[in-house]
Amino acid sequence: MQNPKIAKVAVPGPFLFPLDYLLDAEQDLLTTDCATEIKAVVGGRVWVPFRNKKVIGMVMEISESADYELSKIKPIEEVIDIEPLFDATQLGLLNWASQYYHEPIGDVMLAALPKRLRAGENAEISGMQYWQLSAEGRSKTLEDISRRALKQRRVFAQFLDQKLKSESDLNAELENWRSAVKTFTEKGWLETAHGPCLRESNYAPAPNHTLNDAQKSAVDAVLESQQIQKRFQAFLLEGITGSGKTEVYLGMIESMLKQGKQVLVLVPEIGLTPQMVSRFEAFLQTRVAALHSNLNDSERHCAWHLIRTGQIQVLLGTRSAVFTPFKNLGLCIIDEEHDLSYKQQEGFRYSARDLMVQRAYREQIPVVLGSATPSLETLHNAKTGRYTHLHLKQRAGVAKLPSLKLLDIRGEKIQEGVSRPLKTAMTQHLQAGGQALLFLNRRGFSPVLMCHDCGWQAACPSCDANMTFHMISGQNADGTVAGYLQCHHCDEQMAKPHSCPSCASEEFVNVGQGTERLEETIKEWFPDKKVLRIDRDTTRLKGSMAELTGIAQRGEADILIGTQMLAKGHHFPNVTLVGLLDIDQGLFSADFRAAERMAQLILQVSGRAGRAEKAGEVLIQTHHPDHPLLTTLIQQGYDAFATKALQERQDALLPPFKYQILIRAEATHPNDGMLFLESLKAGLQNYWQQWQEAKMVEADIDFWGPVSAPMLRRQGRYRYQLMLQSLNRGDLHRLISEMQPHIYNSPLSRKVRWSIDVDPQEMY
DNA sequence: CCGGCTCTCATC
DNA sequence: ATGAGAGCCGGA
Repeated sequence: MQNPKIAKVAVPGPFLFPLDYLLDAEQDLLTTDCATEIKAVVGGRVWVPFRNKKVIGMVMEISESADYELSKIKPIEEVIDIEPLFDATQLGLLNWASQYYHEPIGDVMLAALPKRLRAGENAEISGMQYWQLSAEGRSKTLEDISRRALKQRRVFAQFLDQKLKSESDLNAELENWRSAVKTFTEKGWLETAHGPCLRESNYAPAPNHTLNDAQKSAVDAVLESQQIQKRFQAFLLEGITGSGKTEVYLGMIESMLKQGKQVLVLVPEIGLTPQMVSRFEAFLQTRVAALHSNLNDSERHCAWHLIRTGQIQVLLGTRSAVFTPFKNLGLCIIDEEHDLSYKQQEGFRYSARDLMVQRAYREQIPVVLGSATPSLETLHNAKTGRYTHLHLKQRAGVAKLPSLKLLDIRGEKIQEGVSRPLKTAMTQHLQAGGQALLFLNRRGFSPVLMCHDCGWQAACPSCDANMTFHMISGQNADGTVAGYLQCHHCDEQMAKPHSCPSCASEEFVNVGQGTERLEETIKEWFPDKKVLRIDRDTTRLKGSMAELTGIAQRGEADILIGTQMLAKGHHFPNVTLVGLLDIDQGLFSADFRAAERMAQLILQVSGRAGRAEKAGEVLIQTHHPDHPLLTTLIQQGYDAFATKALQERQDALLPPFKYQILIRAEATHPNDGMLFLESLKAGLQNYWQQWQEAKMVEADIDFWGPVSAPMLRRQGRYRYQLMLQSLNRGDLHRLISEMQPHIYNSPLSRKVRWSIDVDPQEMY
């Protein structure tokens, strides 16, 4: 008998390599008369027996030789895909990701598939569920609905165009539409219908656009590389806010479409994808597929399928879209490449940005990384010539750049976080008819609730952190603020204690400012102005973010107060003053990336101002007006700041000049994580020692720690970390690869939750 | 003396 | 991961 064929199948579980399964040659012989023998294909899914149950797996390879005892190898149970879902290049990327991030191959495979395909559903999808007007519904008008049923009227109005509506269509236009849709369905005005994935769609009219010279030469640079050389090249497109990066993307995409190629565009997770899709569709006059968190499973499946089969040419998606298989991919674009949401922070901790560059390299196509404030890693790649650096230095159209100024608040009597000069500036700008935006990256009323008599502070029972005091609006029982306590690290909530648990005093003070308190203060100061607070608490409901930013953009609010979420993406053309209240944490943090983040945030928030013809003013309150990084940023701009910050990184031998891998461990027992990491460190060092002796080389790997995480206890778990750092990425990976199987076998590893974080971005 | 419960271990 | 099997205490 000839050698049986072995399928190498990636299955979920702690396996760094695929497992062996028989391709079932026997059955092949028995059923030769059956012309349509179903064979597993490389890149397709199969059901395989695993222990005593059936699990899903991905065939990574078909081989003549087994890596496992032949008698123990079981046959594949059922073939799901007759055609591959992933081609060799894409499988290569998944394999690379598994090895680079030290993540089990089966888990990488699962992360690369939409949920429904993970569950074994057919890759082909004929369509999805929609709602539409029934015959009866078509005879109705808005007048047939009670004047008082506002929500019902608004929902019904959406259907008057007679078109099919999917869940995300309705999500994009309405909030809390489900109950109204249910009512209409029960009444028989609406009916559910099964419609195709690809619907005809009418786009907004194409904008009458012309690219300016800078934009045009950026487009040309990328297109030339693609047309002439047809190979991989990475570009950093650095363009200040308002310089028209999106037009540059669209210019490139337009040309790719003419060549019949597809384009993958990654965007951060900020809920702006639907708006961006409409903008892309209007410009390109073609359908654009989207993959983001607001879609349900069948909508995702549809988008995935349309891209894979080449029915749609452009995909706009968040992090996980980087894995989508394309029929004919020609260009990759990453917008806001410095954004942290590209790094998955749990489980399979990949960077979609880095994977995208790797993907483009493997596909031999260009990749464009766009940002107004590029990450130091990317800038370093540009400075060393690995990436081609393209600049957009001017705001497109008539928009002017805002002026940035530092406000020295040392010794300044600060009323509720806002200095006198800032208050004066607010008054002036409001009088001149502009809007003011105050940025404070701390939600809630106050970050600390303290006993006035003994100094006791309300702490979270499960974390090493204070509970944030949140106000209950409108209630003011006895002059004190009514509210509750909430931990921002584990979301645990509790009532404000009636009296101090330590000294029984009933008097508490709120220490520090959050956005709620700031809102109170500002309302008192400017009683005739409309104040709008935009943070996670005021935008909890679906659609409310769009509603609030709409109010702000239409000029129906005078003063905007916001956290981080206000800093990204939204344009407020009438905002002429931006005040940043508290950015000093960024200057002296234990995290070496804090200054970089602070600079990116300052410029992002500044970018909200003066986008129309009005020039904006940006005032930054600080206790450290002489801090070299801060003054460089303000006086000379981001590039000068970045050069300086990169120099500091080089002097301190930190990324991007050294490579890091962080091993985390956490457990409910206070010391288990520490013990685990200590024994792991001993093993790693021992192995490293032997390796150096055997190879007669001196290689450098630094071991930092193990130390407790910046916040030792979080959600009741004690957390520790061990940092490995090296000038040589290969050495670092080799060391981890060799040790990883031992970690799985270590008895301590079962008591702790551990993870390997390659190129860690955040310490927390 | 048996069931239950932690600990251990392999999974192709 | 995760569920099955091995090794150790209470019920009457």
